[in-house]
Parts: sequence; C-alpha cells; structure tokens
Amino acid sequence: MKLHHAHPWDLDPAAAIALQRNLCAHLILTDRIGPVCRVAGVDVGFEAGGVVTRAAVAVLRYPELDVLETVVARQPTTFPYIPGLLSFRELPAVLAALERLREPPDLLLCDGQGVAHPRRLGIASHLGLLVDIPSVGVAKTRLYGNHGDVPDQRGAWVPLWVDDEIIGAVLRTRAGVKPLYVSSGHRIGLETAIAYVMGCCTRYRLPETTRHAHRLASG
DNA sequence: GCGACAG
DNA sequence: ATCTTGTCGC
Repeated sequence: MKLHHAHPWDLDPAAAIALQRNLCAHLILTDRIGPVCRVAGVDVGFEAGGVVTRAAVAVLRYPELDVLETVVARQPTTFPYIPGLLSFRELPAVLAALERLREPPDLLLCDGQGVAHPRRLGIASHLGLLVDIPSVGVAKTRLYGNHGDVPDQRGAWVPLWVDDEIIGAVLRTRAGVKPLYVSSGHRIGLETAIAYVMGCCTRYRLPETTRHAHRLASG
C-alpha cells in the first residue's frame, strides 16, 4: 500500500489547515467502489498519558463479519488534539498499521468524520484520499452541521445540514441509544455509506469493525 | 467578545 | 482520547 506522493506531517496548525483546503478538492463523493469483501475498522488509542499513539485496524469479511486480519502499530505522538485537525494527530500511526496488512481492504470505516467537517476533510476523507481506498466516517458525536430529531428505530436517519447542503447523516444503528454521525470519506456516496455501516452493525450501537478495532487500540 | 469543539 | 465505581435497566 504505497502513497502516490509524499505527504508532510510536520506541520503547524495553519499549514495543516491550508493543506486541508487543497486536498478536499480531490475528493470523490460518489460511488467509485468495487465488490466489497473486506471491510476494515480503523481506531486509535493512546498510551503513557498520550505520548504514544496506538492505531489498530481490524479487517472483517463482508457481509459475514468474521475477522480476517488485525494489525496494531505504535508511534510517538507528534501533534496535539485540535478540533478539525484530528487526522494530523492520528493518521501517521494509522498509515503504519495499514502498510502491515497482507491484503488491502475494499472499504475503510474510520472513527471520526468524513466530509462532515468545517473544511470537508475529516480523518476518514484524509485517509481515503491518501491510500486511495473508499472510506466512510463513523463518529459518535457531532463536529459540524445541524440536524433534527432521529426516529427511534433501527436504520432511521436524518440529514446533517450546513446551509442548504447535506454533508452527512445522523443514523440510528440501534433503537434506544444515541445515533451515529455518518459521512462520505472518499469514493463513496452517502446512501451507499449508510448501507455499509448498517451492514456492519449487528446488536450494538457501533459497527463490528469499529468494535474490534477499538478493542485492539485500547486493550 | 461569546460559545462550539471528531478523538 | 484518558482518569474511574457503582448502578439502573433489559
């Protein structure tokens, strides 16, 4: 899994924001995706008070959802947490983990936003663009955009709006629990993204991909 | 100036 | 994200 062009990570916040403004122009927000047999869950955790970043990737067979491959990568943390710049803190470790996979996934489900971001480049979009693999942002809370109430029924969703544009969906993956914020990352449309997220959810709020990755990134 | 603010 | 026990509910 190689990047087509070198990507700088030693940036200050202002330079990172400038880079986001340039990269977002390359996003493809419609389905440019092949058959999906391998879905990867991506999550990040921290050790030693935050000085070490631990990225985990769990690849599941789709639609069966059994685990095919897992990998964990640890790297020194080099960027602080700044709302809107999450990818600059977590992606270096995530890329290291992805490079260790025996086979590339067909779809990436990332913890955090896709285009539901102030500059349309949440961590899922940034990652999808860098590795050129379809990606979806699956966040537990909102970063950007507004929405109404979501019907309390599994599978129900309402649009996430910014002005008169839909940047994502607030999806009820399970009745009785807080909904998830789903948005296109790269090379996939919103409706398709929602379908795959629901296809990865069984009896819990979070997709199985995310649950496996989270366990690896924390435990 | 006053909030909001993924993980 | 992480620091942390018990507790309410199906």
